[in-house]
Amino acid sequence: MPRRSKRVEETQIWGGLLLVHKFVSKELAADLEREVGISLIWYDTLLVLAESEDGRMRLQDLEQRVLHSQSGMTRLIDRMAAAGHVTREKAGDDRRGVHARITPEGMHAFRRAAPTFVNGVHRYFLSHLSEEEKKVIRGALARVSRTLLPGDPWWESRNQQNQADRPHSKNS
Amino acid sequence: MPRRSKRVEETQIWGGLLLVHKFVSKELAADLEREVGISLIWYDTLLVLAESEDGRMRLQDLEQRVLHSQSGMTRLIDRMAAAGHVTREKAGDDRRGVHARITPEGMHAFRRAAPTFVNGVHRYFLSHLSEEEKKVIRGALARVSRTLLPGDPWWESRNQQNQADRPHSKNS
DNA sequence: TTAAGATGCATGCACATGCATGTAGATTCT
DNA sequence: AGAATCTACATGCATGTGCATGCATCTTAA
Repeated sequence: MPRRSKRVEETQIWGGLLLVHKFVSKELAADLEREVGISLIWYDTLLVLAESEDGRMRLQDLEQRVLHSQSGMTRLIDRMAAAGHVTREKAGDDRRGVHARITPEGMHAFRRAAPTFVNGVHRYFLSHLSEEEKKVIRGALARVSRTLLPGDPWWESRNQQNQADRPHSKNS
Repeated sequence: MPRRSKRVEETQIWGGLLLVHKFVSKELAADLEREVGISLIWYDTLLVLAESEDGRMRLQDLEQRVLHSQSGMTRLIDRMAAAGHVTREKAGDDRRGVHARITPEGMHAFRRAAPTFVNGVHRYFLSHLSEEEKKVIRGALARVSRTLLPGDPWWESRNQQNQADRPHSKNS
C-alpha cells in the first residue's frame, strides 16, 4: 500500500475548496438568474458599485475588486450599460479613465438580488459550518488573501477604515 | 453607523473563498502552463485518469469528477486526444459509451506536472495555514461537499473504500 | 516645450463554455 | 417482438474570456 505523502494528501484540501466553490457558485448563479435575472458577476459588480462612496468607480478599480481581466471588465460594463444597470462616464481628472456609475435600475436590481445572494450563501455554505469553523476559516482565508494581494483583503477591512490609507502602491 | 447584520457580515467568508480560489487557481495555472504546458483542467483530468484502476474512464464519470459539463468534457477529451495525452475508445459493453484512456505521453505529462501542482498548492495556499486550521478546513469543506454531492466527496473517501458501495444513485 | 515611455481603456481574435438539439444505441412496457 | 422512452455522447450556436494590440492621454525627463 503506497501510502501517499502528507504533502500530496493535503492537496485534497484544495480539491475540497474547488468542489465547494464550483457547486455553491452554480447554485448561487442559478438562484440569481431565476429570481432576479442577473449573473453572479453582475451581482458582484453591482455590490461593489452600490457600496462605493458615490456609486461610481474607475474600471481599473473594479477590475481588481471583481477579479476580472481588463478587457473583460470593459465588456462587462458594456453589457451592464446596455441593460441599463450602469452608465459610462468619462473621468474628469484623467481623460483616459472611465467611471462606471450604478443607475437607479441597477440599485433596484441589486436590492432585489441581495437577499437571494445572502440566503444562498447561507443555505449552500455557511449553514453547514459551526461558529468556530466560521471563525477559523475566515481568519485563514484572510491570511492567505493577504499574501496574494498587496494589502488587506477588502472584505476584512470594512469595519476598520477604508482604503484611503494605502495611497497608490500597486506593487513594490 | 448602520451595523450590518451578522448574516450579511458572514457572506464575507464566501468572498474570501472566492478570492483565494481565483488567485491560487491563476498562479497554479500559470505554473503548470509555464513548466509543463498544460492547463489546470488538463492536469485534473490526467490526475483522475492516472489514478483510475485501468487508466481509463467513461466520459460520464469524468464529467462528475472534473466538474465539467457534458459537452465540455466531450471537447476537452477531443483536445487532449489531439495532443496525444489520451485516446478515445468505444466502450465494449455499452456501445454508446466512450472511454478516455491516458496514453504514455499523458502519464509522462502528468508525472512532470504533479510536483508543480503539489508545490503550488502548498506555496500559494497550504503553507499559510496551521495544522489546526488545515484540519478544521478539511473537515468543514468535506461536510459542505457532502451536502452538495450525493455521497461522500471523492477526496475524503480514498483511504476508506472506493465508490463501489453506492451503485448508481444519481439523484433522489 | 517636446519627445519617449507609461497608463487606461477598447477591440480583433482565437478559443472555451453551456445550452439546446441530434443521433445511435440501450431499456422498458405492452 | 416492436414502439416508446431513455441514455451517452457529438455538435451547432451564442456567448464569455484572456491575450495581444491599438489609440488616446498622461507623465517624465531633458
